[in-house]
Amino acid sequence: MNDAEANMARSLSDDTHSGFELPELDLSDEWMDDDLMSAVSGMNQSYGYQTSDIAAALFSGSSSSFSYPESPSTNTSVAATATASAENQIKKEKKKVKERVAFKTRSEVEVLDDGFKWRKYGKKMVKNSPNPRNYYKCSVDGCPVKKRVERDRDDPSFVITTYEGSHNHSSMN
DNA sequence: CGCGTTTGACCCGCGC
DNA sequence: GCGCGGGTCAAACGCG
Repeated sequence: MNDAEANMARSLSDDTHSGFELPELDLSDEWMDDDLMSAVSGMNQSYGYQTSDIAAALFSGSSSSFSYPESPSTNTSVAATATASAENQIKKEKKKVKERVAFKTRSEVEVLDDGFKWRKYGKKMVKNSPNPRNYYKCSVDGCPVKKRVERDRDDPSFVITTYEGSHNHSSMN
């Protein structure tokens, strides 16, 4: 754990936190894709993104799958990393499929504050990557939202944040 | 004193 | 039936 990162994350969150308001959650229980892998890499080169933008894009444009502008280094096979079995199954029905949104962000900090409180509940080492995978969960009561943060294998500067589920509370309240 | 973080163990599903 | 991979829980600790 680096103080620099924590400090940075803190200031970032604090900054973003001020005057930050989440749009109404328009997430539908039905998800268009099963193993949908939306990725926002617009800040790939801009680097001047705002955390709120990510959250906004996530919560309001969740239905709209963000397409990859380009995959310079890696294809970001996040979903594939989950399990080979899942791939084998290849769910075709959009039933109890959880919303899975993957964000590939260029950031030094893994835990980008999107306006919610996250509690880390686990860490796992990925074979495919020398970097550990962190598991976060929303601290809000009754919030089934989980977050998975992992660093890119090829570009450690990139962070892959995978959100799962939708918040039941409008905000942290 | 409350809570978020940490780390190892445990559990589940599936592949062999 | 056992092993592997991934995911989750839980007790302890440190910090605010």
